Amino acid sequence: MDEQARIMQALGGVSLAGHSVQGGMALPPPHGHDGSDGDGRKQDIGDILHQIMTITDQSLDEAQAKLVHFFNLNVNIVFIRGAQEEDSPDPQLMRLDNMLLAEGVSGPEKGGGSAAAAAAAAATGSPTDNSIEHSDYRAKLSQIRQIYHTELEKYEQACNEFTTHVMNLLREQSRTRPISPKEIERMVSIIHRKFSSIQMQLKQSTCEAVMILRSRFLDARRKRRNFSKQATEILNEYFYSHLSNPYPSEEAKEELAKKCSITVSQVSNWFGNKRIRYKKNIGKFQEEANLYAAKTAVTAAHAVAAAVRPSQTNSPTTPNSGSSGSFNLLNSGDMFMSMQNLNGDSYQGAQVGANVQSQVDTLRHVISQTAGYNDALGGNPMYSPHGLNVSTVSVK
DNA sequence: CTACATGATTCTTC
DNA sequence: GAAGAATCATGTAG
Repeated sequence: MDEQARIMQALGGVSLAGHSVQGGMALPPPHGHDGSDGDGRKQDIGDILHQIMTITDQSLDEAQAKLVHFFNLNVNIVFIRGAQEEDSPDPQLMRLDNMLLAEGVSGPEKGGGSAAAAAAAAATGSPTDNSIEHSDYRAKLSQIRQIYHTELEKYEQACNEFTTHVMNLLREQSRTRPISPKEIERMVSIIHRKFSSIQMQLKQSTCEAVMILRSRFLDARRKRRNFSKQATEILNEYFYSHLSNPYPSEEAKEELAKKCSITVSQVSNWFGNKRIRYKKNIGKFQEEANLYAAKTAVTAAHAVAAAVRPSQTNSPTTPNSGSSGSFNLLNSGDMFMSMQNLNGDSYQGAQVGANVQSQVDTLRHVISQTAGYNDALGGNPMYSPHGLNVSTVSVK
């Protein structure tokens, strides 16, 4: 504090105007700022930070201009405020450094920060394949990175120039009054401390910007989009045609994901949600179930008919077709029962079997609707899959 | 603006 | 580790 007062006196009139860091560098009146500056500064920083945060919606130029302004302001303010700020604790600086490194902002170029993006995506569990959004994210991150490095470099340069400037001044003054080398040294160290504190603010702001960018781009929850109608239809078709065992295998999930242009984990989510919501309120889904059951029943009939005939074509509505029959439901006893009951003939080909199995559920549902087999839990195949006899049904 | 739908996340249980 | 359950946060229809 004392030191700062002295340096301010010693440097009276010194400014960085003319350096690469320009504008706003002229020192305001030295007094009357101690109390108010904290708030005012916060306000300013808050404002500008907010503007920085909107970087995603802005051009690089605008964003950079704002960053530059922001950091200029900090240079100015830090000198005004003096040394009242305690020296920043090293751990904090280390934390910031580590974070910037991890985010790919500082340190070696990481191919546009893809590693950080991927890590972030993994951390939030969000899919890593929305390449469009991620490339957008990388672009923004690299903007931040660029601005950060530009400013960092500027500060280092400004710090050196400023130090030289001060030393020259002191040397000049040493003609009129005695100035010990130790005093000069102390001044220099104060200047360096000030500049490191500015750097820290730069790092902090960059961290915040990255965090916000991250949350904006990678927090899947925020980015929730309803699936396309087509995708929902495909998923529903599968769900309702496998009501007795709506647990698609990994292969089935992959296939569904491919068909719906979503990720496997999204398929898992969808089925998780669907199962629980269906179970919670079967009545509400009855209509939907009917719809899809009827829909798939037609396909089922066709497929079965086709399967009985020598010419074989897989139903397009059975994602497991052709996947060597590895579905879970192959293990379900009721399915085998169903198959045996269903035919009278023998459906033995694995693919045909898979088709028929998935369609049996659909048929069951139709039956349940038309034959009064729909008493909530008790009547739903999902919860009492073993009590159903489909042998009376003709599929043709 | 509100209520409901829906995709995602988190925590718990097995 | 997968599934269930609860919850969050956003999208959307009215």
